[in-house]
Amino acid sequence: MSHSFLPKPNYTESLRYRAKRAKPLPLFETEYEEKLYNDRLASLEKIRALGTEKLGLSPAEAVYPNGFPFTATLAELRQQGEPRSAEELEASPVTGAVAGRLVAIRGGFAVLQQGGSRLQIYVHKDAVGPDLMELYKALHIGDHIGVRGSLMRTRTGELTLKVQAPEGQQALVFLAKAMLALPDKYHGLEDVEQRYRQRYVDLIMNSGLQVAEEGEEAPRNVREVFVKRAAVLRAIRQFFDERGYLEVETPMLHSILGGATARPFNTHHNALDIPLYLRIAPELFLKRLVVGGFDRVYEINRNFRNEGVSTRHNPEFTMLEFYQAYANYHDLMNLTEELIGFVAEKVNGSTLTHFNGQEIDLGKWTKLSMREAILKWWPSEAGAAPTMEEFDIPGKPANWAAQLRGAGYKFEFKPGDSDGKLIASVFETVAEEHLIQPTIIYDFPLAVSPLSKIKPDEPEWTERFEFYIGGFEVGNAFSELNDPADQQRRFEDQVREKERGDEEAMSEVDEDYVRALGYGLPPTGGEGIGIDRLVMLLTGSRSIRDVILFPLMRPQGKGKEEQKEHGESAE
RNA sequence: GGACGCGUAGCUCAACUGGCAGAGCAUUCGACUCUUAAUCGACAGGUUGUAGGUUCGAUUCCUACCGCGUCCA
Repeated sequence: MSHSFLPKPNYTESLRYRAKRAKPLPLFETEYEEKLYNDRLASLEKIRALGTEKLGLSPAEAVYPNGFPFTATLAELRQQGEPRSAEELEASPVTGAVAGRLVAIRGGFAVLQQGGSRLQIYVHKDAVGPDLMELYKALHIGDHIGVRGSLMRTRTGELTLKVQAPEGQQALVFLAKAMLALPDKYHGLEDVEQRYRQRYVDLIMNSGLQVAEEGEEAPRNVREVFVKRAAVLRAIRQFFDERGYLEVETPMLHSILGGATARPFNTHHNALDIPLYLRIAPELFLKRLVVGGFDRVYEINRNFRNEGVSTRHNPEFTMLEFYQAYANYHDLMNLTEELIGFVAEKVNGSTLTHFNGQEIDLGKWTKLSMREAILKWWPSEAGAAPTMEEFDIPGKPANWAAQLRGAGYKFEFKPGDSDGKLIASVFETVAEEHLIQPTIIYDFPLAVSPLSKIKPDEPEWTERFEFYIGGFEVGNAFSELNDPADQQRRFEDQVREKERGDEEAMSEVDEDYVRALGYGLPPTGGEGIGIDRLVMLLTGSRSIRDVILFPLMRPQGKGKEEQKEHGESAE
């Protein structure tokens, strides 16, 4: 492409015109902010003039070039130079061309940041000449540049790229302007809201590369959290691929909700004119695949639940689900321990992790039945603890609920709640917060487990377990119910619960799923694991928003009123 | 949904019991040019989240709203 198509004299005019006309960056909340932007515009103009008049560049090349042929990443160049002393670098120079973002300027010294690494560069007039020195002076923190030169060590020994190009090459190349000022270079970006809303700034500023103060804890490293998140997904895929599981993708848009109990997001398909839901779980589709003969399947994908936002809940979250034919929940317990240990080793090189001020060993597990857990953690101030036998006595769980409420525990229950439902609530109330070290809680009441197989010897209990780490639920697994008639009845029970006012219960019988079971689901174990929560544990992140790149936030500049006015579904 | 807390310059933070809204970084201009949060000098930068109220006077007290956080549901 020739650059001559660009009307040279008007280029800057057009830039300015576009800036003015379109107000291309609708971000000026104050005049001062706009002034800062205009300063950068002036700097860009200076760089353009310099490039076209002194460096022989076209206007486009001068201000927004289309690339830079770097020879090494900053990390790679660093690696080459690190083992060499000042003398060695002088005797046999290590040269290279690197690109990056300017994050500090100290006289002739500046710091480039790229790919999670930093490298100091040194620009001196004698080495680069007056024109490039002028270009250097027009740069701002935040700009992207490319530089060519050779490594040296400063007086204090810091590895530094001395900018100096071989004949015929430009030593310092302007690559892109930061038109907006970066946050304080020392304190970085602290504002939690802004860190989530403008994750790109968070990633620039909180990449663990800040100067660490002596005795201070390590600087926040948002970049590393998400690098680790990718490593978690990679490790999970490796684990299952090695065991003969097939990774599959099932629908995100469901016409019948199922596989979990939760409030959905509603949407609509125009061409078919039918209501659809964003899926709350992939479960029923994955089991259809096991019916179809994929004996081992797994899926890692998003689920959507139209519920509150908290440090442990985001409306869209990532779930791993896997199913294994001819396995039961005991097999899955072993697999779970293996999986979590494997992932921890892969990601952190250790099963030890630190979360919420606690050291957790993801390689050491304990198992308790739900009933045992209730007995174990029953609070003495709530009066006489339940006994094992009482779990079989109808009406007892309601007494326990009343006891807990009397002792000041918040405990919601409606008259008519089944004993099984109350038992599950009692468990959550008394035990959940204590489950810091990896703990498998097994055998769940039938009433809260509409998709699980009952225990052969205890018809009111199911072969189901959840595992807890750090005080919250991370995964949920069971021997899958495969009797179509029983499944039909349990769906109908759910629909009745729904009609009774339980908003989370399933609202419709998934007849096709019952039909699939009719063709024969082999005995199967299935499990779901919340990936975000697992990443929280492995990275020591206190909030789920710290492990989701763009967590859900209320849109800015729109108050509730305004949203109601313009919203499609104002209720 | 409830309780508590926070919101001050582009960023990070001050401002005593209600009494002239301040500093560092970044920006602009200048000096310096082996610096390490570079340094030195100068200039500039504010709807104290929004709207009301109390008061001679409100960043500060009160009310409502907006946004965020923590805990609970």
